[in-house]
Amino acid sequence: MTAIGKTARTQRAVERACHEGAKLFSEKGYSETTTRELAAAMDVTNGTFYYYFPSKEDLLRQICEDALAEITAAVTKAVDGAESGLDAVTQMIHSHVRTIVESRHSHTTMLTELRALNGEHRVTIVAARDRYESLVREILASAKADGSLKTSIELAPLTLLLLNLLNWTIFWYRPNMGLTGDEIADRMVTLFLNGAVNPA
Amino acid sequence: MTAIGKTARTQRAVERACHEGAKLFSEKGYSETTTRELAAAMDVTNGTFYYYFPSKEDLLRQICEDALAEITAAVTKAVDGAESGLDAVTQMIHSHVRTIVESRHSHTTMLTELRALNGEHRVTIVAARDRYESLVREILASAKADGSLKTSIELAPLTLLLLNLLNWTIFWYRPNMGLTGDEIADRMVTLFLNGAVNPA
DNA sequence: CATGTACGATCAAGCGCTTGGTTAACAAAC
DNA sequence: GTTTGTTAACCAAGCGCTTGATCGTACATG
Repeated sequence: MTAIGKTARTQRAVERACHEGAKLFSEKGYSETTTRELAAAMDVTNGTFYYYFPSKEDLLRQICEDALAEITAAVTKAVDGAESGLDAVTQMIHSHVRTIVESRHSHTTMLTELRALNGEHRVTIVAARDRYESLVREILASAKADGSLKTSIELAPLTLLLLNLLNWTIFWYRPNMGLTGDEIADRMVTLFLNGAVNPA
Repeated sequence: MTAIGKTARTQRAVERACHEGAKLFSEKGYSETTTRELAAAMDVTNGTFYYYFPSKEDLLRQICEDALAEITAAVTKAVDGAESGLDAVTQMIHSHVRTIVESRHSHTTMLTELRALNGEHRVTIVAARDRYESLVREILASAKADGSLKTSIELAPLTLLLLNLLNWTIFWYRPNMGLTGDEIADRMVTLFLNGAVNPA
């Protein structure tokens, strides 16, 4: 239990902590970020941070949990209305990329700072992440099953390679680089489905 | 100045520091690794580490520098004997993946802990990394120029997507997972060149 | 309407501990 | 006997987290 979710004010403070925390953690790293910096970004002193969170690590857990819930919900909804296996794959790629670039701080934190979590915290998040990756794998399995995708690349490596293609984006994407998440996703879909070789 | 590269013994100690440092940094993170842990892995005390390195950050710089020199040399050599643009792309993918999985600790460190470097150190490494990415871009540019690769994906995004596909591997590859670097690279080549769609 | 009070929220200060880095003295090695 | 290598002990700074006191506001009481 993350303490004291009573008043609306408290809820706003917790949200603010998650927002500023994700920003700092993704830019500087979890352990390079001090609770005093974090508190300063929230316009309070560091004692106040501990009024809302039992520990710095608990804030990290909260950020990771929220990020995984967000992307799981987004992709689940996106493939829900898909008309074919190939359509589902396309929708998944768009939904995944749109989510991680629009909430890039929290997703960068979740993807790169997970190892700072210990014990129960870590187990919980790793389990949620495994569940999300299973979702991706099942979408690819369906597309293979209906004959859309070739069988020459086995399911497990294919899933890993797709996640490679999608996730490394967090390291170079910037909001003002002149390419939206959907424009990036378009190119990923073309590449993932048809490859880069000139068909002519 | 990295001190005293005089004797063979000194050189061995420096190599040991790089080896153990890359292992610890890639597994626990740079700032979660203490100089005492590092020294213990070298079977000395932390004072001795400072006999060989002026600072902890300097060890990180050394590891990153070596990793970039290694992969740049490997890929340069691999594409040197290529007979076509397509062949060069294939050789590059194999060479890149083989290098990062065989020296995964140092390459993971270089790819994920770079932000811990400050000032001059950082500038130097970022420049070397940019040079390597230019090399990859030029290999793709040649393959586009000779008509091997389609033009519908622009050069810059295509380069980024290829690096996505290659680099995220560091997060899941383990030596005993039953898939060698070359086997992974084979699947990447298939996917990158021809895509995952069933041609039938 | 004024006033007492209870409570959520905040702060300044600081505690105990760890960190990167230093140093004086000493041991091997050539 | 000087150079090269190693150590134990140490330091200043910074860390996560705690604490006792205080502020501000909502509201019951007189």
